[in-house]
Amino acid sequence: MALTAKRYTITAALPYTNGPIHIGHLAGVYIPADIYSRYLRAQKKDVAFICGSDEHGVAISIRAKKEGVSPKEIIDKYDQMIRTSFDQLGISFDNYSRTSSDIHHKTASEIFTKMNDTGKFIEEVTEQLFDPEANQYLADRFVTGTCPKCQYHEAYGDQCEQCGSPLNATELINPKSILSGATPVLKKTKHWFLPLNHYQEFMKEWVIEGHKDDWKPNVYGQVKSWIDDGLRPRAVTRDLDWGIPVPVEGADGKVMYVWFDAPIGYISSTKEWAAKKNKDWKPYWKDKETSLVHFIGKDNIVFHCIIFPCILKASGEYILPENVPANEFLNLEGNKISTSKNWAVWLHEYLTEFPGQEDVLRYVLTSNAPETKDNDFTWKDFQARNNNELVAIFGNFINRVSVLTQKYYDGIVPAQKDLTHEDLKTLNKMRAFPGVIGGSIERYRFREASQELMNLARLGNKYLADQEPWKLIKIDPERVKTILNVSLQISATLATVTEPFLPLSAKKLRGILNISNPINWNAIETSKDILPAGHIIGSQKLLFAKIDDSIIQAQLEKLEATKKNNSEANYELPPVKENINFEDFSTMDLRTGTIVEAEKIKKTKKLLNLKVDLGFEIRTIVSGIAESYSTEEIIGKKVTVLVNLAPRIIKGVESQGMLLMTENKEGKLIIVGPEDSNMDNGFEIN
RNA sequence: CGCGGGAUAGAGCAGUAGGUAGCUCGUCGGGCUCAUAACCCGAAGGUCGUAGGUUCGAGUCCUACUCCCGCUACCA
Repeated sequence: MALTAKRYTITAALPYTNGPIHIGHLAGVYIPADIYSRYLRAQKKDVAFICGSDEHGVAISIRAKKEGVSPKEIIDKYDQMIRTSFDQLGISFDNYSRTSSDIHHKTASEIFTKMNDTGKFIEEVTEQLFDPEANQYLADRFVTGTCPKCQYHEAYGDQCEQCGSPLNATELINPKSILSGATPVLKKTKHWFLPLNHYQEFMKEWVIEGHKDDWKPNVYGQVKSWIDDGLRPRAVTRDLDWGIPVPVEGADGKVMYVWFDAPIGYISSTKEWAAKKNKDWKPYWKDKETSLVHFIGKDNIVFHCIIFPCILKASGEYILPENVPANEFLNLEGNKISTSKNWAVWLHEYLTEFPGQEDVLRYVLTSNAPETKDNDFTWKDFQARNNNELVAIFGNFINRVSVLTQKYYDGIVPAQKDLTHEDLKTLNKMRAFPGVIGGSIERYRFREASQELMNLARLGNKYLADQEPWKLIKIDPERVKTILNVSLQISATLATVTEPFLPLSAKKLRGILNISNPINWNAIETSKDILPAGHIIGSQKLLFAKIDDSIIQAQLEKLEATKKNNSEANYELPPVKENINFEDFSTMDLRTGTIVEAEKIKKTKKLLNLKVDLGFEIRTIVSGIAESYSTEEIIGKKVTVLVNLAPRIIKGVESQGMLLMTENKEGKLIIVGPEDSNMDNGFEIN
């Protein structure tokens, strides 16, 4: 596990420029990648820490159309925002590029061309929906229509959100284009495909056999599942006007699929960096002695572990990733983080609301990182970790040492003399920490590493408590010199091992100790005097500040408020439908009923299997309301039932009717039933 | 029976070749007073999701099941 590679290329997933960065992105990708890169630099390794904005793809195109602006305006706005906030948080990219840059277009085109010329693609003509009014092909997401399975009238082309069935856009009844409202027509179009099936054996050897033990279980399991399933060809081009044009003659109006060009962005960004630094970029991607590591979130596993490696392999000469330490997801206060629902802690907002406390966020997100499973971020935990760990253990230890040194020795580091057994034991423990912490980082166990960091501060606190220099100063002042010397060595060690995790605090701590550069990570283990006697330390100040209840309360309120505002802002009443005549209405047979039994249908999110008493019989009705009503609370409710709706089998259960429901602003479904709870069952409603 | 990950003290997590269940926070009790009412010590608290199996012995291996999260959604 030793760091044997000649150089390291570290990539962090390219953030998609249709929204700002939130804590989920940070905990999942950017903070671990930054810690790793900073650690490698502390080890004096040759590191290229690479990232950039991902600016193509259909989502940006949709968003631009919706807001009536050009895609460029969107990407410029978020690219700027993301850059600034990363910088303020101390994410130490060697280069942050963007996929709209010339160098990226050029690089991606070159790779595409080379693969095309050497026969690495297959070409295929398929039929796709085309909008004759907007004069363009439609991605599945651009088409709405009636779901063929549940008749929901606003199903999207890729999936019906009512019944959850995955769909093909061509299956929709009465399809309509989102862009123009026109009815799309089928039209033939040619596309290029990457035949992943040709790489089946290569993937088996490389991952299943080669990385069984050193890749994380979640990553390995996911990849194995894809490979076992059999890899299939995947389209690398699309009919779209936003992206990198396909560099082949006669391919007008076609661009590279975003997943093809995005990972190549790592290479382009490396080139951009190398050009600025007057270096050669090639060894960072082509030399076998380079270790390539991709930091990503779990949704990106397939791209970084299968597709991109196949592209690298196919285009020849490139090295493959050494590891892909993907993290799981972070939730916020028990709910999924969601950009659209505004359920997030946004980095740019945090930075303005918690100035000078950048490292607190870094620490909390590291010590609670979703390394093995999804985790939850809560403001209460944030406060607790700051107040109980950073302030009480780490900051307080530094403050104790600094105050005592100023008070007893005017800030001059005293000499050690006649080390006791306890002194030696403590110093030995201290010297082991850089190795232990480094070992955790090298195994991508950042959470564990952050705890070891705290343990080093604990060691210091315990040493002080055991030695009690404030008592000895009256009896044995000579002995106190040694005690404080040892304590100062621990402080200096902390300044070094803290740097990858809390770079700004490490700098502040170096100020307190008056050392200009971090002490060499590996030298601590063997060096006798890290902070030599006679050295004058800097002025005393607090390393971390307590966070008050009121601040946490304000954040919680803000979260609730923005969530509410957002859901209300997005709410609009649908227009009244066309008139119908009385006969149309009277074909519907609506009856009163009572729910007598309810159970959740297994393996579904929303469905309840209900037994409804209609007076004349008890019917089975499947209803998608499990997210709004629990089985206990719904039993006994009076409901209105459409009883002559044709039966339909849903998830293996025949549903004989439909409950009338409405939905409030928060998205909760509400039963529409008779007001009088004594109303008998089976009576007609008209 | 789609696939993958997870389920261990009130909360968050370790448990790395099967051998007396650990860490942090929180709680309770004590000590100390240099320190941001911080620090140090001690205690309580777990039938390791459920049910079987292999074994002298299973949190750890096998089988079945349950629940949570992803794989699909302007999400890492």
